[in-house]
Amino acid sequence: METRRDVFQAIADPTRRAIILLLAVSAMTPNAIAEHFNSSRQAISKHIQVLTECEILKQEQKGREIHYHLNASKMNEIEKWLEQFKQLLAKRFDQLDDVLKQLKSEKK
Amino acid sequence: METRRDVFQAIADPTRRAIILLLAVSAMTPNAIAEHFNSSRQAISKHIQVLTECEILKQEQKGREIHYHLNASKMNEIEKWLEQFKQLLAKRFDQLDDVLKQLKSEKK
DNA sequence: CACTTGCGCAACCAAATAGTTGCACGTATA
DNA sequence: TATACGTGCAACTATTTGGTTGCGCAAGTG
Repeated sequence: METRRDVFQAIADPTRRAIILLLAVSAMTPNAIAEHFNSSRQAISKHIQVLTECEILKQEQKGREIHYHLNASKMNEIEKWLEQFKQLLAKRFDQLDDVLKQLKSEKK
Repeated sequence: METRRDVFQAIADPTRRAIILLLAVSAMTPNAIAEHFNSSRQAISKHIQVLTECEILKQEQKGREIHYHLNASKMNEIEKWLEQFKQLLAKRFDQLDDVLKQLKSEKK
């Protein structure tokens, strides 16, 4: 539970993905979040902890309540990787394009 | 090892993400893939198995070799979720916008 | 036909994960 | 001040993970 976490591991769990979507709409207290799920308060609390550890969530103490809100910028890491993936893929098709062009010119 | 897998779990592991990027460039045999890592052939083989289970990879038998290649469309699921996330976020800002507008008009 | 090569698969293992229960400790409220 | 809330945190458990070793088997090669 205290290993090096990253965003990818964070979103691996469906409950955590749901929490992220929930907090994308508005900040919430742990109890408020937990109400949206069937799991116990503590189970949700653990997920929140995981998300906080990898800085997807930030706390804000308000009296005895703690409001968790999203650090949306962290999600860029996922997008960045996805972009990298798409670039490689595109490059592959470019190369395929080259090959096809070459075949065509050889045909002449 | 045989639970219901999804793309998000698949990309949670850094080695698997690397394999995906590798195969984005070109299809490969398990041995060829393994050569790019320090892990053993079997360890990589397991990762390949995971990726195949959630249909990110597809096999193609060629003689005694098996070529694994990407089913790039599976990656859309990630993008789809990310899109959903961004939409919720945008909506939130729209609402914030509304609030600001309202404040402005009340000021008048 | 022996022999090597490429691979999957089963059995094991240590570590991590998701969840549970129970408690501690400030912050509000009667 | 006594009590009820909101929450974190520690301990314990079952399950899953990522990895290792070793085997088997089909496809090629001498």
